Amino acid sequence: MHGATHHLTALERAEALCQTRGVQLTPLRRDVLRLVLEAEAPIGAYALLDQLKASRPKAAPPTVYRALDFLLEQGLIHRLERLNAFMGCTEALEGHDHDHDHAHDHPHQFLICRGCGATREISDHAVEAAIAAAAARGGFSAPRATVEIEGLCAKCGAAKP
Amino acid sequence: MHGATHHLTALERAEALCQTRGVQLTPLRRDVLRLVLEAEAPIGAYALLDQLKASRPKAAPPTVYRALDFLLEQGLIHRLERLNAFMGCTEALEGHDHDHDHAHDHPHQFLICRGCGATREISDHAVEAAIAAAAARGGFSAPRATVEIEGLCAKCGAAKP
DNA sequence: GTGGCATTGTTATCTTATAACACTCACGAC
DNA sequence: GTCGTGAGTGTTATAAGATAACAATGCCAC
Ligand SMILES: [Zn+2]
Ligand SMILES: [Zn+2]
Ligand SMILES: [Zn+2]
Ligand SMILES: [Zn+2]
Repeated sequence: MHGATHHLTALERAEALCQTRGVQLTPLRRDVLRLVLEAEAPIGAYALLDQLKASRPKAAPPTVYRALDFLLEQGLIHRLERLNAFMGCTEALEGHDHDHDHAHDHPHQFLICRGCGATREISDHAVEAAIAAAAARGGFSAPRATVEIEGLCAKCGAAKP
Repeated sequence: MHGATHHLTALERAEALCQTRGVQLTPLRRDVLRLVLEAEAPIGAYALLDQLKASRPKAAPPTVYRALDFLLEQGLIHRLERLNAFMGCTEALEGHDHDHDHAHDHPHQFLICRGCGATREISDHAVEAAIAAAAARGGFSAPRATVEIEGLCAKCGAAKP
């Protein structure tokens, strides 16, 4: 299936990124990242832990949370606040030839389908600009925004109405 | 102090809104709403519970969560996903003469200061429009967005840089 | 080798949220 | 009257998400 090469590529990208930055994508962190990428939708820490235990019986909550913290710091994954779940960063791992330093913390938004749970990361400049303007108007500086848009994806929207 | 009349007014608005809708703002729900409004920043469910116990020793987690669920459904409060906390809805309770039906679920965004925790609700049409456009471009319909903008408020931005 | 430093293991605990069931009370049907 | 019925609340227990604290390992520099 195409997912395999897709994930391999993403993991290789992650590896390269970490080497460039002089940080270690250890086997544990790599495994957690792989599990996040293999999930079809954002996945919670304890679901990850369950799966991780298959190959690492010693895993405990701190095991997975520390790996997730690392991946978040490196911008390899994002956290979905509404879902208490995590997903891979499209920008960092499916690279559209962007500046890699940028991937550390780039403006992004999520489209979450309330029908099937499918979630997509986007990076909409108009949204980002409007938010920056609104923050400035409110006297806020150095804004970083959590934007999670919940609706029906094309597939679910066509099936239901 | 002016806070007292401010809160009284907000509670009276809530009362009127509930009567119009044929739902009950019971003493318990009213107490929880009052505590949310009295807090200077978004407040968590268990902090509310602690304060609620002062007047209602029998209160337990479901007590406060059920009241919060009601207040959320009626649009009298909002939930801040990043903080796991709640605050009063400026639009519904400090009424700018908007349509009251609108208050049930209106577009809104939050400005959260990472310095002092002060949080402000805004309703920025440009942000809302940009989000609606981005969602449509992604094939998503009926979008409702969680927008939480974290930065430094004017006070904290002036003190630190 | 010894002293840091990063990583992982291990145990315990904390915070946030919900499930499940019992009880009361108000209201209308009969 | 009394018998549902339903909304609201009380009560107990548990699920789900996250972190604190300390020990053990492995690696590299000196
Ligand atoms: Zn991303
Ligand atoms: Zn869908
Ligand atoms: Zn509001
Ligand atoms: Zn501030």
